[in-house]
Amino acid sequence: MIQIDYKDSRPIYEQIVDKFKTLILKGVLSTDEKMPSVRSLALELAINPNTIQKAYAQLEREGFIYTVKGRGNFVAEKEDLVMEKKQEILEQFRQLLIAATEVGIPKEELVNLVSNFVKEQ
Amino acid sequence: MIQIDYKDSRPIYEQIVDKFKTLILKGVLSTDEKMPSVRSLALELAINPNTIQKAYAQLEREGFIYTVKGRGNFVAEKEDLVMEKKQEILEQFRQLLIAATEVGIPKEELVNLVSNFVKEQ
DNA sequence: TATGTGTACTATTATTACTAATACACTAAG
DNA sequence: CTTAGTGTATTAGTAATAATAGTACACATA
Repeated sequence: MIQIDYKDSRPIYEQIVDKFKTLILKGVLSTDEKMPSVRSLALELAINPNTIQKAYAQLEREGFIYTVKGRGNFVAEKEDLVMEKKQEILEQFRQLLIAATEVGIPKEELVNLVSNFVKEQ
Repeated sequence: MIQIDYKDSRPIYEQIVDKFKTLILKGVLSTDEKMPSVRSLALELAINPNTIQKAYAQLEREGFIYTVKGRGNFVAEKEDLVMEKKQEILEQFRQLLIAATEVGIPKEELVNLVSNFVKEQ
């Protein structure tokens, strides 16, 4: 299911993270499906379990999977993922609005920018 | 004018960059004023000229100073700095708007967010 | 042409990131 | 309550990167 490319300069754990993100977003892995265990995947890829652990920890931080101690890792709901992403973007939006007024970009300009963008779409 | 804090864990060049940013933004150093030469400041701080060079290169990249080969480094115009910052923010704003629609945040929500923000200020 | 300036290249050192080895802790099933 | 399967924490070794320094080059101007 997962393969490491040693010609790829990116760290192993990062490759694993990206592969699983794709599998989850494409729906190849479905909600609540069990992920391969840390040990079994480590064995399969002939690498250390801690490297898998690092990848899974990141996937969990980013909301792609959830962990149940002693039971395993499972695919999270796509809906939750999208919600989380939305929250992130809205927060960035707020931060940027604050930064914009701090440098003295007039409010009208911001309003115009958004409404123009909306019209274009 | 500039002092290195060896208890500070940040790299030397970064400390120098930040000190000069503050001095420039506060107006202690005024437009077109000559910066200390790479060598003289290196001598004063008892560090390698290349470390100063690295700091100056970054200040130039960020628009705080401009360089004339063989003559020295000089303080840039504050106005230019603000303009540049504005451009950056507007670009981020555009990127964020695109990202927002990609995750399916409705346009109305974006418009509301901005107009509410404008009212609050 | 001499002196002061920035710059490029290389080497060394320090710091951080990555991976691995090992031991611990939780869960469920027999 | 023991065993097999699971995630987790701690530590150590190695690899990669960032920071700094040494040195030599190139440009500007008096």
